[in-house]
Amino acid sequence: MDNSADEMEEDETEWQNSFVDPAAPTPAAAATASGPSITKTHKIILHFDLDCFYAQVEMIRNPALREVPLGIQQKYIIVTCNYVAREQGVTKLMSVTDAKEKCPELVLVKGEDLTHYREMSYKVTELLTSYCPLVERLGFDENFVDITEMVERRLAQTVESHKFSFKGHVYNHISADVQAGDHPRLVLGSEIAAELREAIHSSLGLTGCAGIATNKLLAKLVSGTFKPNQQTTLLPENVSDIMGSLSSLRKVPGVGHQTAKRLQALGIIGVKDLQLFPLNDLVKEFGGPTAQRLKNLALGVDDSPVTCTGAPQSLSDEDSFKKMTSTQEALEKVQQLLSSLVERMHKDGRQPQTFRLTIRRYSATNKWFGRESRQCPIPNHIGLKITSGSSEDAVVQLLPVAMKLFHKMVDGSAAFHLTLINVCFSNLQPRGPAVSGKGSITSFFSQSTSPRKTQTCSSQCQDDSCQSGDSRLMDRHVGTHIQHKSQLAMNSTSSSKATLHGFKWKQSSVVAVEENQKASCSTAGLNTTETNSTKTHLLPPNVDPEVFKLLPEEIQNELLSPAYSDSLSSTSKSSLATDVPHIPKNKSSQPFTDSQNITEVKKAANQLDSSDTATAMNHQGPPGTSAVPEVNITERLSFPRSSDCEFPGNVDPEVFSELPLDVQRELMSEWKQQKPILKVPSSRKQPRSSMSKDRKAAGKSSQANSLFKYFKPT
DNA sequence: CAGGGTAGCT
DNA sequence: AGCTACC
Repeated sequence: MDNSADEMEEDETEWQNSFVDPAAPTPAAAATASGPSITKTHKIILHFDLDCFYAQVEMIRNPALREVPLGIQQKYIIVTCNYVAREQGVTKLMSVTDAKEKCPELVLVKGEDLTHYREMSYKVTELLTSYCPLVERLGFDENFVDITEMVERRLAQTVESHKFSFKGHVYNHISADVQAGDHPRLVLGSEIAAELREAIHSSLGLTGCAGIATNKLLAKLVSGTFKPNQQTTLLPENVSDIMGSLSSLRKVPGVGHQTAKRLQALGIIGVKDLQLFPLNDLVKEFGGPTAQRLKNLALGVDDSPVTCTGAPQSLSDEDSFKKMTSTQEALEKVQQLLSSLVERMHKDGRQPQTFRLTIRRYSATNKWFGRESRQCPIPNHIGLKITSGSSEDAVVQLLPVAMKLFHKMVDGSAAFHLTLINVCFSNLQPRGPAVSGKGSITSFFSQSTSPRKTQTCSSQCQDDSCQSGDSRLMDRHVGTHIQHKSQLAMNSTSSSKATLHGFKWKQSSVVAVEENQKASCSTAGLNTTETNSTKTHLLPPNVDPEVFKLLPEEIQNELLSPAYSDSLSSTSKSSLATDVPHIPKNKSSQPFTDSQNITEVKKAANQLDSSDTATAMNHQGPPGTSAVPEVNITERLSFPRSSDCEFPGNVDPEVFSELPLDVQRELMSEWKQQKPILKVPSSRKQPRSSMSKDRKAAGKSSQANSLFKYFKPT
């Protein structure tokens, strides 16, 4: 076993000749390579592709479905179907009507709720990860695994007399004609692939295909060559065969619609065209890196590493529909999407820092494509509601935030027609023990916490400990996997919902609630959220709103930026100190610095019609059409009347007013509870009663009043 | 493209 | 924030 290095050298020449790998070799098996100048990079990559994944999951849930033609339906299309249905001509992404026509017996199961698929998907990835740490997900049903190290270890243990033979198919070779001895690593790769497929089948009941090759591109391409439940190895000598077999450029992973079109414009139609196309000309159209990459892909060359996917970087929920034309419908849809998303987020355990709302508008031309989104930071107090499991509270507080974003894109006073709404949490921060020894599990997610770039997990483990301990033991044979299987079995039966797609990096169980964040939450909460132009009432006191409106947006944004208002507020504060003695010295008052008369809010909420509230009611009109000039808003925002009825600064009154009444009520009580941390001066000179009537006086608000404009509405 | 997700680059 | 890509 000591001579493994020698064997590798020989092997190296073989694969190295097979294609040009222009990129600098990765450190790969450098540790075991003995050649002085040649760094060995003979990677062995597996690609797993589960058979008709959604259909399999449904057939596991209801075994009776195994014997009937089954289609998984999302809206009006069959996203996938089992092989019984395929025999009758049903295909993926076929419309329901076409499918029923082909196969009247087709049994349909709704597949819009991805929960079960997602859970099963993560179990597969988790299982693979337990054997080999370098696993990259591609969608819900595919995984890449870099097994280079595992292969090298097995090779080192392989006895001289070992008889090499491939498991499964070998691309373009008939069965047993291959001199397997020439490709020991790929043989071992095929054995490992077979074991992993068997593990997936025995512990999860899923079948799938695998491709074994020397890079991701090739592994993926070859995995599909024998379709259900089989595996195929691609030898380096057959790379050009498989690339040449592709019917169009679009079949090359990495070449999408747009790229294909641009290539076509250059007269590049097939893979061979691209292989032969002068790189220089390609560079002119695509730029250096992309041009080289495209050419490489056409040649079957792909040096991209298998990157550990880890836990998802965002969670989203969406729904599409034929038409949505009122903000009422939108609000209800957003609420329902939020409910499930918040639940999922809670189970994940991490705390989202960013919320995004995206829409798709209908238009006769260009009906598809064209999504618009707006995002904003999530105030910490809401984030904590999510992680702590106060889901309803979280939804209630997120709803106005979402609607605010909605109205940044959709003018509620004009006609609109939406066909999709999506809600998304991102910038997911691990919560956990404040101090994490870098020792174990916690270090796993501490990496993702900081910068954000999942480590590339360069193929050869930099951290040998992670591999050696576990992998070596479970490396050898299926028998050693039994332990894992039972673990997984227990896992799947006992954990049901709580564990969900729990990786070790999931870390959700560790709940170290950091109460001290309250202080910092306030600072984080505010200023960040605003970039819109219509908020002249947010302006620093020394800026004329009329002038402001005329400024370029960049400048406007700068004026509104935290940095600017910070510096400004400190000066203002000192100058205002006498005027408004109760203003706190820090800006921590933010989330709740804005204030509003509670009776006004209540009245607006209830759409009362008393003359007293008539003016306030104007704000409920369609945004932008309000007959009430912004002074009114400013005015209201500038005069907190009563200490027990603060209106949080990040809430847009107009949005608030369109929320369901019960949500308004809930929000109000929330805010009251939060009130203790509000640092807004509670005692104004003016008794609140005068406020509602005397708008003009308020409108002429002094500098002191203007200060409140920092505590931005909307 | 459909559909309900994802991720990375710009 | 949008585009492109992947499933």
